Amino acid sequence: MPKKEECIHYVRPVRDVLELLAGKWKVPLLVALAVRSRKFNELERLLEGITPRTLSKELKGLEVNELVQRIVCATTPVTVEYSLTAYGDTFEDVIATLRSWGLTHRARLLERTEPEQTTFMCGNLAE
Amino acid sequence: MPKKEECIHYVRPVRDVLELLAGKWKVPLLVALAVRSRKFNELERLLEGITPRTLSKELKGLEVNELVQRIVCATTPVTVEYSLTAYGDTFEDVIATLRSWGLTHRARLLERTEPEQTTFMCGNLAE
DNA sequence: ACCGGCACTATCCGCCAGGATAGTAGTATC
DNA sequence: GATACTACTATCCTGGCGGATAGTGCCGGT
Repeated sequence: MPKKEECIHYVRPVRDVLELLAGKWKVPLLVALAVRSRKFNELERLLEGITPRTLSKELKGLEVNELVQRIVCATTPVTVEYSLTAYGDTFEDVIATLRSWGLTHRARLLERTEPEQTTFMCGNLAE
Repeated sequence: MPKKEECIHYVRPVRDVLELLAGKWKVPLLVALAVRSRKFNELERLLEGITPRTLSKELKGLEVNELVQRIVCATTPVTVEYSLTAYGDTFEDVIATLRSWGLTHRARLLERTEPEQTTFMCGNLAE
């Protein structure tokens, strides 16, 4: 029978990662940067619907966690390049794990569903 | 250069899994049920701070996604046992992956930090 | 001098997850 | 008949995430 302390220690690092990925845009952002480095405006256009305010915040969060690096290029005008760090690359493996399980899960739910019923508590399967 | 459609298809299953784990209590709940099956009240006491309203909702969500099964026992009074399904067990592997990466990440951040500064954008390291 | 592009920051606001509190229904025990 | 236990449901309310909109500072082109 595990003690309360142990449970907390077990759950905490899991929550750390989930907080890292929390919000609408973290995953799209990491995926976009996994392909290649991008400028601020480029990301703004790529992730259509994101506001500069949100983009800025998300990038800063990922930077603090050392998944993303911000490099100012001495061009005229000055541009800023965002890219994954080597460490950020290791995180892509975690995302790949999530994606892999997510794919089979989606297939599983669709299999057990009549075509006309596509809305679940887990989100909209039709999306 | 990947097209927009492909990007959406890439990100969607990842978000599916994150939605599955969204909220304060899903992970503690799954961990508690991974140890053994539990009754409603038992979970209410175990996850201290959770309200019955929230517990009920979270359990229903996990049930719809077939990670958890609800079994009514014909005792007096009637009790209800919640437990992980075999499928739910496979999901524990995903949580283990998150936990593993989260542990090294936490260690990494603590390493690069003066002891007095414990609050990060990624959450509170001191917790 | 003006316009436009880049990289943001500042303010305000609406929505909703989840907390607080209370209530329901069935049974059993005192 | 009052209280207690199990397993919930119902209502109200608040904090915070993120959207909408606007503004800043710098530079280069015409």
